[in-house]
Order: sequence, then structure tokens, then C-alpha cells
Amino acid sequence: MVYESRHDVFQAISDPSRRSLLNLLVGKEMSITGITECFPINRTAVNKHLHILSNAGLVKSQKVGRETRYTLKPEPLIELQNWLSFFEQYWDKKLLALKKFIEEDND
Amino acid sequence: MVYESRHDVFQAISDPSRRSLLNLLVGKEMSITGITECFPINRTAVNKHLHILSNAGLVKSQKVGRETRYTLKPEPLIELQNWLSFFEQYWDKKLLALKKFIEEDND
DNA sequence: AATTAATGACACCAAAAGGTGTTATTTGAA
DNA sequence: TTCAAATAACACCTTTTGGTGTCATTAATT
Repeated sequence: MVYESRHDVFQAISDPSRRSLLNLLVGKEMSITGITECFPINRTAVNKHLHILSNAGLVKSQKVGRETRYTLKPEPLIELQNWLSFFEQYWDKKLLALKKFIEEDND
Repeated sequence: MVYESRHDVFQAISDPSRRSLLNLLVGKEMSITGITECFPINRTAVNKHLHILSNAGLVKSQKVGRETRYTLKPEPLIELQNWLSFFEQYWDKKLLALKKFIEEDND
């Protein structure tokens, strides 16, 4: 394999092009050339992004004839959600405090 | 300013050292040297990470005497949560399907 | 069988990332 | 008023990133 690496989900979604790729593949199965037509970068670049997403488990590829079709696999994003949930309480605390303040202000 | 840039939240949290920094600053206010003692990298490197986090709005600095103290500002993570919520339905769909399958299996 | 479409696999490049160490400056303490 | 602590500001280095173009290979098509 060529584009092998240890990309995790955090690194995978850090690039805006890759986030767009994920959005594009929602509910659809698309070939590499099909995907490339939706972006301002060339096929090789798109392919690299797809491999990075694939390494992170965010997309899966399937060969259909001479095409390689990609589909979204959002499950690894759960790790991101778990990471977020730890911090959630902190901004929730603030929002709750704000809410409380507003409510008290209405008395 | 030196470490100026247009780092967004996605890019800011893509680095494991920076994620550790956020965890370290939860509920605490720490000086740069204090923070550096908790990491295997030197002060200059820590400072760069802090500036990147600061540019993303994830930390705030405050000068106290000759120290620069940093605190966590988790609010920008809301953007990440919003981004995630779009994809949430897709893995939820699968989990719900699995749940349904298990429940039907119990009949 | 010959041609074309869709990729895979490279080589190559400029810029950004993540580190290092050094020097200058500001501030608290002795 | 010296001296040491804390950090800002650089210069510098290596690896990774995100992109390009080219050539080879494999599968449809005519």
C-alpha cells in the first residue's frame, strides 16, 4: 500500500476538503472521478484524501468493474463525540448559568 | 503578533498534544512553565500550541505579574458538536436498526 | 483487436507543522 | 540594586501535508 499511515479521526477531519468529502458521500456511493468532478483539486489529490479518510475508517471503498466506489462510514465519529462529551459539561454549565440569570432577571 | 494564523477548531484539536493541553487546563489556570512541566516538549513548543489554541478561541491568556496564565474556553467546541450532529443521525440509524433487530429477536 | 475510461503508483514541490536552541526583555525577590 | 524567573521573539531544522503531473495497468467498448 502507498498511502499508509496512522491517521486518526481528529486528524482526518481537520482538513476542510476531507470534511466536504464526507458531506458529499452522505447517502451516496460515488466513484473517484465522480467525486473529483465536485472539487477544484485533481484526482490524485482527491484519492489521497480518500485514503486518509479510509485509514481513519470514515469511508469504505468497493471495486465495481473498473470503478472504485466510496461510501461514508460515520461510525468512527463516535470517538469524536465521546471526546466532546467530556467538555460538554463545561459550556453547559455556562449556558445553564446564563439561563438561570435570565430567568432570575425576569422575576 | 508572531504565531498569528487562521486556525479553526478542527485544526486546533487535530494534534494530540493540544488535546492534552485542553484536558490539563480543565478547571485550572496555569502558567506556561507550569504547563510545560507536564509535557515532554519544551516551553517554546508548548507556547506555540497555546497560541494555536488561543487563535481558535479554545484558551484565553491573562498576565499575572511576570506569568502568563492560561485557562480553558470550551465554547468553540460547540461548532464541532454542530458539525457532528449532522452525521449523528446516520450512525444512530444503524444503532437503532441494531436495537430493533435485537428486540425482535427476543420475541 | 484496438481504443478509451478509471485508477494505481510514482516522482516531485512548496508550504505548513512540530520541534529545537538562543537572546532580549520584563518583573519579582534578595 | 542586583539577580534570577518567566516569557516573548527569533532563527533554524526535519517531517508531514496538500498539491501537481506522468506513466503503467486493468476493464469496458467499439
